[in-house]
Formats: sequence, structure tokens, C-alpha cells
Amino acid sequence: MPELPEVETTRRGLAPHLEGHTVCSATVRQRRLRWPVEPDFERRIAGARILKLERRAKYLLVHTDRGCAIWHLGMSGSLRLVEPGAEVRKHDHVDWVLDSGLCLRFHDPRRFGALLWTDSDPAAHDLLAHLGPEPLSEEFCGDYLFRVSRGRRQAVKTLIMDGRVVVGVGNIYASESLFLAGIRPDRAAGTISRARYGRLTDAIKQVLARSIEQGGTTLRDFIGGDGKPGYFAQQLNVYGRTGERCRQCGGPVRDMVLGQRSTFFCRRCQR
DNA sequence: CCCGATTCCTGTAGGC
DNA sequence: TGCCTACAGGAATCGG
Repeated sequence: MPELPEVETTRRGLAPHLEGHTVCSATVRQRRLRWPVEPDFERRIAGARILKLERRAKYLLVHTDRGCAIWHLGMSGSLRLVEPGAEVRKHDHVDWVLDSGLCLRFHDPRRFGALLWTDSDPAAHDLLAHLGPEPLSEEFCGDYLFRVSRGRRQAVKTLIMDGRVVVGVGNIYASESLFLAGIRPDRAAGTISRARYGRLTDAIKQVLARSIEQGGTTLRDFIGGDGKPGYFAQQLNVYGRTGERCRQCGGPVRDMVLGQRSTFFCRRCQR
């Protein structure tokens, strides 16, 4: 599914084809996404000139001279440029026809994605206004996590997956980061030392940066037809490896449920 | 305020 | 082989 690295990869891939171009027209085939696409979205975007593509958390912001479109890919969404006249497949919910002749197409089987419009600063939009810092920013550091975790009894894994604390840390990266930092996912956030939060923020930055370098390869990118995960899965230390041997100590990888999310860890390497 | 549970949706995996 | 069910997950929102 699109994690932060994949959204960033999407942004980098689309930017040269979108920035400076005009949206001639838009077609919305399915309005019922995570939130309904507003009725006059097509009218608002038609004729708009795209100024810049920006990523904030897992949102892709398309700044235009008329306002800003806010995309979210949910967990099964993708944005691709297709040739005009390309066959429309099931779950192809939105098209933007560009003045270049290319078409920006949104495909999203599970419809957890969203397409919103705002006439004002998107940072002030309800969905963005209360988000925590970007994980790759300097603001996100051990001191910060230490400070915001004081007095909290919730598990550290659910803390780092809380978008008000830090954005873009999905379920896979949360387990992987905690493994790299040697911290048990269910440790109460408020009892973890400043030094260990330093190691955790380093681990989060490392795992996200490495994934961006790989073009955001995720679990759902397959090699061959056997359903086996792709490149990135080969680098996973614990995610989805229940019962297999820990790469570090050889012990069995364990799983548990935290905040209704499957969670993977090694009892010996994480405390 | 804090935090766990519920909700949206459909493709896929696992059980029988 | 095929049907049926459980499950996965981002993140807002509800409920205690």
C-alpha cells in the first residue's frame, strides 16, 4: 500500500508532467471515496494551471492558480499518467485530461483514498491543520518524542503511528523501526528514556529514507505470479515474519495485536 | 484529555 | 476446484 515513500515517489514522478500544465477537463466516475468528491469538482479544476506538487504526510497537494486539490491514496490508490484513449479499467475513478494530451488517472479498488478541493491554504484544511511534524524533518528528533510521550501510558507503537505526533509512519515501518531501535512495541510510551527515543527517531528516518531511495517499493509490489512480496520485503526484519528466525539473534519472530494492528517483534532483541 | 474500538471498502488468503 | 469467511490497512470518529 502507499506508504510515505511511495507517495513521495509518486510526487517526484508526476511533477515534471504536471507542473506548468493546465487541466483541460476532469471526469469523476466514482464520487464515493473516503469522502465524497464534491459535486462541482470537475468545474473547479477545469482550466486550472498546475503550479506545484507538494507532499505533506501521505497527502499529495496539487497547487493550482484556482485553488488546491488534495489527494490521498488510501491504502490501494495509485496515480498514473496514461495515454489518451487508454482503456478504462474497473476502479479507475478519476481522470484529469492535461493540455499535454496525457491523462492523470486515479485507480483505487478499496476506495480509502480521497480527492478534495480547497480555495485557501491547504495547510489550514481540517485534515492537515493538526498533523504532527514530518518524520524526515529536523524537528522530529529524540528530544521531541521524549517530550510528547511524557505521561502517556499507550504503547510506543501506537504513539508513533499517531498522525498528530508524527506523520507517515505506517504499520510496516512502525514495526521495523522499533526492531532497529531495540524497543518492544508494547512498552508504555511514557516510560522510555530520552536516549532510546533518539535511537527510535534515527531508526524511523533510516527506514523511510532507505525506502524512498528504492522508489517506494512496498509489500504489494510483486515479483512473478506467485504472490510473493517484492524487493522491499527482503529487507524486512520482522514484519510478516511470525515464526521465522530473527535475522539478528535467530530466535522466533513473534506477533501481537496493538491498536487493532498486527505487530511484529523479537522478544530477545527488543526490550 | 487520553486511548481503545469502530468504521469505511474490496482483493486475497486460508479453511473445508 | 470452488465457495465462504476472515482479514488487511489509513485515519477519522465514536465511546468510555
